[in-house]
Amino acid sequence: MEELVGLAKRRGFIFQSSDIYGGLQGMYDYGPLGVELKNNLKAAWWRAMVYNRDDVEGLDAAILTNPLTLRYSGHEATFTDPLVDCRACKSRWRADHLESNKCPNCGSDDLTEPRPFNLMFKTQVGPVDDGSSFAYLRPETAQAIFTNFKNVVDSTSPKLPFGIAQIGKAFRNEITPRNFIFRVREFEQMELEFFVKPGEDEQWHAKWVEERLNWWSEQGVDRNQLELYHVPADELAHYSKATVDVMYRFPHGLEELEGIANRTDFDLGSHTKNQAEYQIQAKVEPNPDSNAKLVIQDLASKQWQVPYVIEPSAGVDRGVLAIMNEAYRVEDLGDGKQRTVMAFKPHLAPIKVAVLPLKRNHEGIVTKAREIRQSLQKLGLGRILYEDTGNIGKGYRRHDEVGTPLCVTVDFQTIEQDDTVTVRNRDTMNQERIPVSELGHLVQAHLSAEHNG
RNA sequence: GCGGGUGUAGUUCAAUGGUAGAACCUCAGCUUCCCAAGCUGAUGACGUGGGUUCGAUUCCCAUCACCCGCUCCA
Repeated sequence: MEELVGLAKRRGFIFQSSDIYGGLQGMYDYGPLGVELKNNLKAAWWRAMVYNRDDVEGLDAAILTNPLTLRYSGHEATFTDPLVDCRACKSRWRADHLESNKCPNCGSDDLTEPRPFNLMFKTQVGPVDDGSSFAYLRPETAQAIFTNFKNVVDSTSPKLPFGIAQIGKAFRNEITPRNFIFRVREFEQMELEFFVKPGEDEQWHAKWVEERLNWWSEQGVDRNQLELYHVPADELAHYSKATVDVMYRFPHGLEELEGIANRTDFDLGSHTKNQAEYQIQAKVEPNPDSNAKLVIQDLASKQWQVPYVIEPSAGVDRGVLAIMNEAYRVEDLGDGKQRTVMAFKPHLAPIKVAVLPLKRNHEGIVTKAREIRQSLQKLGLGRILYEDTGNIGKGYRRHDEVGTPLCVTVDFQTIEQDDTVTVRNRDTMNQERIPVSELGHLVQAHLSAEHNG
């Protein structure tokens, strides 16, 4: 982990947030390469979830959330005050109200550890901070999908099963942010809420677990480093009937990368009006505040029903960490030499191609190299970089370390003889001499064909 | 939040109660330069605040951040 953190900082992937003022616990910033990697990962998810399917729509909702949303979602109840349970008399107390380690009711000192409190960030809405109007920063992106359910249904007329996908920031006041970008207080989620007919939920749940495992493999995460964890009943979140976690062997241990939950009809059932009119299975609080029916009509039976929902919910930052960890390797090249390589799948690589002039101070070579960079950039494949640091070998090593799949070198032969360049492959270290006229095709093929998740 | 540990250039190390050295990295220049080459030169650090002291990077206190354990989840 330390090597990864060092490389992330040195090469501009990830920095401590507010670094020059001593940092801010649980916050990290993505640097020039990190933002490319993260954007590429999110784009890959969006392609898989939205573009490559015809049953999912996208959404990008506000982060600040009406407290009612988080009351009916159950978050206000489970994400606030510190709670301590007395094992002796089963009473429950606010930890900050206890004056000693003893239960005020029975005097026993057999108390549980305090449970998390104030996990939700709060801020005032409007310029006057008199407490009259506040909002939460969403603790998960999911809720806005539920509160937009009717909007999306009315505007796109989907039939079950269908999904709504969203990528965005979420915020939790974690007690202990830890392990680099693994557990942080401001993080990004990629969530799909997939709505299905009641009764079909379990098979869809199993199907999504499989889909998500495959997707992570396509991003370059070794299947052997992934494990499924079926969350036991007594550990399930308040909304879940069943949850399967995709666990990844992070540097600090086997931990959750993504959770795939069967949220039943809890969420739509909690947020819908006229709850009594529907056969809601989950235990929901009465909701006199909602002004929308979050239901869909079954075409066969003409019945209006609250769909069940399967939720694959992945952590973007955790994904970045997993992918960096998977890609990281130090290779021994013999004679005591070694190189560090980030073997990203090309579609995730922050820089797609580096163009290097063999001599940085030769006008003809430099001009040609810049021209080639520009023409490759226009292919729209991602970031193409002109690189003239040090000598050619240094350039290669540097780009190995940031995972650039291809380096193109312009030399005297290019400008004086046959207009060919050397293309050097990150993984094989092989070099191939090809005409500049064929460069675009070759680059395009290498970056898309077998690799594009 | 509790308990334990750590904090000197980007990195790895060093030294010191009297205003910090090196290597690698980085940057600039030279070299017809294809896998971290060579030569010349340059930038760059005592986490922050307070106390003790003539003087603090060094001693003390606080704070911030990071690491390990409890805990937690995307």
